[in-house]
Amino acid sequence: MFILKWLELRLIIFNHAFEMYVGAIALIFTALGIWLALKLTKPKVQIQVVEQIVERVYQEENAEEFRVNEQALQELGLSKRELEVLQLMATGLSNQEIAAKLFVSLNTIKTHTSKVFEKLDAKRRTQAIEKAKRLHLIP
Amino acid sequence: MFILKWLELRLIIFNHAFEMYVGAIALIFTALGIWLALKLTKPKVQIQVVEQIVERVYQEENAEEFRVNEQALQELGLSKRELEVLQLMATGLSNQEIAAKLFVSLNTIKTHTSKVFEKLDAKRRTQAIEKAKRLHLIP
DNA sequence: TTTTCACTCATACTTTTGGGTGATTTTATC
DNA sequence: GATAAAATCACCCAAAAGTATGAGTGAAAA
Repeated sequence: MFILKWLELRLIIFNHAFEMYVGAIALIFTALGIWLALKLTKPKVQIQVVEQIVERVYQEENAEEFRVNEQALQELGLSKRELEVLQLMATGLSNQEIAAKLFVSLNTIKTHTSKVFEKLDAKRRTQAIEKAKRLHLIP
Repeated sequence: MFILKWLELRLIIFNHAFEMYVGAIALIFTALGIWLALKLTKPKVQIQVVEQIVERVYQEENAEEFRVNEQALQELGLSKRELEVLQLMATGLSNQEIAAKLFVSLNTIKTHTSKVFEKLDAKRRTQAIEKAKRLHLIP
């Protein structure tokens, strides 16, 4: 049966030799057309701007020098001493440790912190630190 | 002469009818191939990357999405909940407020904070926050 | 000269934070 | 199903933080 079918196919090809020829031509030239199109078209150049953030390693953050926001400082009316206490507070020191560092009494530091909280509208030191960082009063 | 030439051309066409036919087929299918190729292939795009260094102003710092330092997190053995408490702590919330926010008791938050301090080797919340920022555990 | 203000300090009191300990329940993992 | 880690909660105690109030001093501004 397979052979018979094969012979039948051969017969069809033979009887339709012209159509087969034209078909082959059509196929070949379609392929040629496709090839031509792919080869000869210019690639469309598309400029794509890629914002590339400069690689920043953790440690480099500190390399970037810090400038206090003088304006915010003025507006809040924070004194030099108060800012100093605020900065030390942000480093994680206790009131006692700050007092020792600045050679003043614990009560003095408490007064300063109280004023800082008042001016920054904060209830706690952690909140004060957070707000101060936002306002770029401390690094 | 023009008419004679024209008659001559007609004769050529007539005598070579088969070749003309095949040529026409070839032309048509070449065009088809070209059309197919152009229509069905993605436009070739040549991407030209233009590096643009992004200037960073104060406010933009927050725009830069923050990635936690997973490695440090692992090394310290901070749990998910502990990190969560740490983050809220850094926003300036009190233990009571954190407890309310997470729908747990104050005592639970205290245990979490204690563990955080232990793992971060901190004595106070302010110190813990400072260290966590350094290690890029919190923004 | 007076006034203002930053800085200092103190006392008394309340609230929050943090340490220590122990226990139960969930959740994930083998 | 056993085990371990995480999460939950409680109680007690001490330390630190924060509030309120008052007051003294010195320097600069009005």
